[in-house]
Amino acid sequence: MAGDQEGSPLGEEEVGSGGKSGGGGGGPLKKGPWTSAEDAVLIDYVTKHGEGNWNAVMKHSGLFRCGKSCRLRWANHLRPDLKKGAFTPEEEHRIIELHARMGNKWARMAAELPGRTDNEIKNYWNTRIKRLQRAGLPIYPPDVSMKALNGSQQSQSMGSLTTGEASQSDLLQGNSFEIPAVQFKNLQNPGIYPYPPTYFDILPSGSLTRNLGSSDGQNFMFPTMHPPKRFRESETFFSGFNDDFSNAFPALDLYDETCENNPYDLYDDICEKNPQPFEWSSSYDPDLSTNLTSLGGLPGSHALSNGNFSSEPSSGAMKVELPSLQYSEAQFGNWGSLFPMPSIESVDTLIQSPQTEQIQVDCLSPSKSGLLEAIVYESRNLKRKYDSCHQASNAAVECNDVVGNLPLNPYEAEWNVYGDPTSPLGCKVHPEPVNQIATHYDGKEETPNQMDLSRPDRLLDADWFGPDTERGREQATWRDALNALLGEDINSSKK
DNA sequence: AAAGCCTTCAACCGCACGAAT
DNA sequence: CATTCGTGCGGTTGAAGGCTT
Repeated sequence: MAGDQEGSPLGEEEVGSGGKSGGGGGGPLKKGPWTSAEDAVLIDYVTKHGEGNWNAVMKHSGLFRCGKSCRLRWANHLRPDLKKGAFTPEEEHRIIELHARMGNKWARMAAELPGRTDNEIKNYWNTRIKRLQRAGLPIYPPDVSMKALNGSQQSQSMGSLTTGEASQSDLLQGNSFEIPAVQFKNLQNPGIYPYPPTYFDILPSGSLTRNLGSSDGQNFMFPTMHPPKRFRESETFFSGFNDDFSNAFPALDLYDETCENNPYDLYDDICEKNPQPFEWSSSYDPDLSTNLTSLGGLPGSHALSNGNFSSEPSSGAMKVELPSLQYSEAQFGNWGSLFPMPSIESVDTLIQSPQTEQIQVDCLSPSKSGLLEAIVYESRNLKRKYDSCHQASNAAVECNDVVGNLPLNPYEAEWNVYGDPTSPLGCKVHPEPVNQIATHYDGKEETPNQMDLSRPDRLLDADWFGPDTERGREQATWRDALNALLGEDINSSKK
């Protein structure tokens, strides 16, 4: 059968003007969609000769397709072990997990999804990304973030890796996580958002608005966003995450009736009912160690600190592969809230080239040492003070004594320069010029925003900025006072 | 009903890498 | 050691079909 068709597949409906793969045999190579006749020829050939040596297919089968084309056709469509049809919710969940771990490693992901091809996964992901992007939804659901977090913490504490899992460094280098903490911006309509009031209450009233309002119309998430169309995906997306999601956002339960337990339906609903975009942003979180991550942020992720995830391979240059960031909603939120939103096309540039401005979120993420917990604890105390003050007066000015009397405020100077913090406490979003390079004592150069802010010891290390610089001195002061406060030497916690 | 827009997905392209020569 | 070849990977493109107006 296939033999009969040798030569014919090329047939009448010829050919593109030849790829560069240069046509061996005789005659131009056919391009474009495969015909069933061509498929039959290829199947017959592979059945007889097996896979591989794809360039020989053309010679021996009469198929005027280059080897690459044959391989692709076989691998993506003709292989007998291929699974056809749409991804199941389980597969979708798996893809999301895998992408969180691997980034755009489609082939590796395909290897873990039997019957699925890299092309299929890639297309699925890109489609999905576009959808989520349009809707301003996080690329990774919270539970995936949590899983990754748990995995990384576990691997860290155990000093070993879960079998088959990317190492922590892989995760970091792969820029796997880009989910900024979530916060809806529109405080005027809190009821419409699924987030618990606590996520809003923690901000001094008006401070967010103030900050966002200063961004010349770019403070909203989707300056150019059209009302999102329905998410077809929402029917399956998150299907496996509802529990986690609800845990993260208990108030979602209130909306379950209308959203049928699908938070993405809720988002959709929100978008349709209230076209005002919401915002992703990092916010001060009194329960930093839990809520932050449950909101999708990841400790150790620079996404928290930068709205970016600066890959920092320990040595050598590395191609910055930020699948998540390439499409990161952070651009709509964290960045978009304070700065002109970068175009999607420019994100790569944004990542790879020094930025003139960048948000730095001084959220210290749960760390490996106990130091951070101590800081968080202190922050909570301070936050309580602030809250009581704020509730009493609702006037930020009157809280100044609380804020101003913080035992230490390493960024006070910066806030003086850049404006009011969005929070009186530890987690503040503020722009900071990062185009200057700080040289660490070990000679490594990093911009301040590239510092691993998940390591308070590093954050507080005056040497990062040089002992003679203003910030270095500030940090030295901060460090010393923290030492006193915590009764331990921060540096002693460093390895 | 038709035109325009959008989404999906198959296929192509360029590049990288390892093996063979 | 340099070159060629085969293969794999990831990004991009364009056609087809669906959807909206």
